[in-house]
Amino acid sequence: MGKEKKDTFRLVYDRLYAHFGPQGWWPGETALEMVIGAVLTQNTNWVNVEKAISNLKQAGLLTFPLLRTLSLESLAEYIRPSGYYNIKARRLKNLLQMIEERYQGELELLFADSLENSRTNLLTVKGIGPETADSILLYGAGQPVFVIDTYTHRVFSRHQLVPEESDYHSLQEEFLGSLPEDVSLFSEYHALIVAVAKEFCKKKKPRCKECPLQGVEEADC
DNA sequence: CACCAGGCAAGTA
DNA sequence: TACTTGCATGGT
Repeated sequence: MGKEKKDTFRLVYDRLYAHFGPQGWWPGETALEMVIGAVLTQNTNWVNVEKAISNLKQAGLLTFPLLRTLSLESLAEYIRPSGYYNIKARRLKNLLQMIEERYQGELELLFADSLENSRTNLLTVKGIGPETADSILLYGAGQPVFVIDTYTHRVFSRHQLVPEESDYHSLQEEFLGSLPEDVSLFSEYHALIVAVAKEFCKKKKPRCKECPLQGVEEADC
């Protein structure tokens, strides 16, 4: 890993931060809301996730024990606006069950566990894949992991900063090898990649001319 | 109208 | 192993 690549990954961050500013993902919410949001936002617009969480909040159901006693069907109805509500209700139940069994139903115990253990335990849950697990670890537990998503792959491969065929793990290794271990940096960076992808690096109609990453590594998107 | 959104698991060959 | 498909509401 050359010094130049490190500089490039840092340059991309600086450009994005200068253009978009801090994104403040998952600010000032409870740990439980953060974890629920991580599951509900799978392939889903955040606005719809907020509606689903709002439904649970207004019903006074945003506590661990209440969610555990809630029936699968009832939970599905509350989270309906977030889409895929049947499968996501099951996924939330699976996650709550793992936390019950391995962490006495205490999210803070999950967050306090080692990165190795907590990541492994999250990934054993059916419905929690690498992105959801890493989101919970970074934004919930404050662990220095870099969250990869489809946007990360699209933006960085289009700019030829990573190979097109890179998978989740290899992309994550690139970021971890190119940046200092800093939770705030990782948190903002991931959110900034989402921001630039949504505005300038769309799948159908990219706006490369106006993109703040224009000229990085001699490649347009 | 078509397309997309802060994925993941199961099915197929 | 390497693709493909199902899951589903709501915004642009």
